[in-house]
Amino acid sequence: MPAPQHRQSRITGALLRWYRRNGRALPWRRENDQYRILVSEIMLQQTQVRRVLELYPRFLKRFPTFRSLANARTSSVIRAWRGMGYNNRALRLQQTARTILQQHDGKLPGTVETLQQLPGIGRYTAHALVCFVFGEPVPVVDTNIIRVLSRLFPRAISRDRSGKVNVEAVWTAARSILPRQNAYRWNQALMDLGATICTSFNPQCDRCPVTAFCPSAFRIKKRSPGTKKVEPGREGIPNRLYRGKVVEVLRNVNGRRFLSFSHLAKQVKPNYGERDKRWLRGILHGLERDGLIATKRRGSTLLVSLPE
DNA sequence: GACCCGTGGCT
DNA sequence: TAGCCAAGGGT
Repeated sequence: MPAPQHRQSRITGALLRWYRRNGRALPWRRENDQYRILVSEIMLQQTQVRRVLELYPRFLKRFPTFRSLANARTSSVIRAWRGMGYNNRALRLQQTARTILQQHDGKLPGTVETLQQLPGIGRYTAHALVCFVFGEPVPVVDTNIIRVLSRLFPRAISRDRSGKVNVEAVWTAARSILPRQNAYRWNQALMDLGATICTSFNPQCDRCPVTAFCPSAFRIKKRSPGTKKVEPGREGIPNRLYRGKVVEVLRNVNGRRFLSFSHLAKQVKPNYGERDKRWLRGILHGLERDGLIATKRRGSTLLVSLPE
């Protein structure tokens, strides 16, 4: 292992060189439009690049600006989000667009603190925007970078008894190693390495540009048993999948028409029965509370649709 | 801090 | 194949 004082610059140099030749050509890179970068960051939250590549252009064509998104019906935004998952993100993205127009003169705030007050923008996304939109040398820590840095710096980044990494230590390490002159490319390079080489399962250490500096190289243990968490659900299917199904069914209802509870129930759960009624009402109540659906009564029947 | 929030590909 | 995993955030 090289001398410690040279190790960091050797690592950054090697990874930046690798990125120059092997970085992925993603449409939101080299993008100047801050709205388009924001949309990409929201879409990429817990969502694989491949899926975003498919749906990103379609969404931008439908909503090309902050204003077009802010002025749109929420139902049309939810429809444009089809296939992305985590539909709450679509609601928060629209709300953020509205807040930016109403309170920030139509422009994205330039500080982590202010960005993080917008709905759907947390610590990671706020830092990502400050770096990727405004070009400032701030670190970024996402699931890829947690994995890469915890493998490169296992002594500085501790783990608890169950093997979970100390995320705060990752932020400190990321801030420490960040090359200020190449912050944008460095952060992108770290994420590309994590996504393509330093993967969670079966990492390709023989193709990694920083194996010589990595104490974990060729020593990644296969993940231990793991405790499968049991999600609340119905007949073994988690409730959130039913939530997604409800929204998907309503997407396919024409215009602003409502669907009756019984029609919806049969499409959401093929073997729907009277015993499921209370449960499904709970699902709908949760969706309405989140703002993902709207309901009204006509006589004794409940009518459901996407929100205005 | 634990739990919840979609979707689909991969091993 | 059943569980893991993916550019996180809100409550």
